[in-house]
Amino acid sequence: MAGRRSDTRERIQRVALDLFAEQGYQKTSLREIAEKLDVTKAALYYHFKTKEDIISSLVEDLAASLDQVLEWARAQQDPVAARREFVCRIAALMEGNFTRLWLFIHENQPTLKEMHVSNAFEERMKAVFELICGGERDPAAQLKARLAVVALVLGNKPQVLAAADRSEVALRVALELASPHGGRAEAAT
Amino acid sequence: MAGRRSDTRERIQRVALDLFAEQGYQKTSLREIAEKLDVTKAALYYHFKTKEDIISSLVEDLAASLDQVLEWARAQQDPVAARREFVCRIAALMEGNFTRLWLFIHENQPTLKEMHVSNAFEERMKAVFELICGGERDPAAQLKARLAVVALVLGNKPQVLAAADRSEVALRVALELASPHGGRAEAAT
DNA sequence: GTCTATACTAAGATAGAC
DNA sequence: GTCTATCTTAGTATAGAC
Repeated sequence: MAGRRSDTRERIQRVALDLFAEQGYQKTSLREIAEKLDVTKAALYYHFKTKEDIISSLVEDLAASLDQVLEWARAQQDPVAARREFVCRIAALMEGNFTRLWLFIHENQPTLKEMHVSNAFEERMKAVFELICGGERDPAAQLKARLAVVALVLGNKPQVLAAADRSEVALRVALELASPHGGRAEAAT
Repeated sequence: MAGRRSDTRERIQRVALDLFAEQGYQKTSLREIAEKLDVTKAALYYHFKTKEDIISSLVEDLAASLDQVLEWARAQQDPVAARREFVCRIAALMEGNFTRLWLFIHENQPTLKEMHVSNAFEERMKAVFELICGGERDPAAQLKARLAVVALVLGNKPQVLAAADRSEVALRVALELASPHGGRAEAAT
């Protein structure tokens, strides 16, 4: 088959995310990834120092995209007015190639926790939560900000939302949770 | 040290959950558990057939408790009226010994997915979601039902909610998400 | 019934040849 | 840039002591 090639790194990333999303990070062995690419385990180690490095590289890509949205949000004059659009941009980041990665991150937090890139990503997510709840100190608002992101992640999962327009439904729910008076209908003691 | 004893099974469960919650399921080796209990790996295999069996047994305990709440809910004449109390009872299940287990289940779904007990537990959770959203077919309501449970799980996590009264805050948010008109303030297109 | 000693397979990881 | 060979440790399994 094709001898030495130079796109192996990208191919590893793609195949690895396929397998990780499909059968879990731990259940996926490097041998499996290597076989699917028709190379040996050792070849993987040329491109990535460790197994965790493979997924680290993916998370880094997402973090870079997150930074762009974060940068945009910080440049807005009126943060409160921009909140809604901010949530929409986060939602847009969940569609396309990043969908499975978001879900993977959400469902494998303990795995990521031990990784170098984890702290950097967690920092960004904290910034996201802060922006969504507009820096409110109300604990309920902070919790809702996190739930807004969870809504977007879960909403994009077919097993959770069967509807074809699930991403729109998810966005609607996320926006409700993010709005200053979001879901304050009753039970206010 | 103490020779043959008969509470080893419970001690394994306790220590294992300690370590799993602390450093993740995969990062925790049986050798580690065994050393902490001052026995050999093989001793663990007398009490549990596999590593997964250890956590399966814990999930089964929780499932049994869930069944009680589910049974109570189904016995109610007016399911709609009982919804609020139902959520409170689920919340009560998250305090005490089960707190870490809930969080573990929430954060290690891919790990659990491959386990025998997983299906049984998932079934129960589906029933819980159904009861919370009152069988509504509105996708948004179904998503919110799931988010209500997530609110309870995340709300009990100190890293998420620093407030001392976090379980109350979490319950309040969960009740909002579970209420029929929960969080329907705007953005209804 | 409870546990230890021992061994097997497969995984992640490394060194060095080509 | 990739392979072969090798190492360490993990999960697993069994035989047998007490």
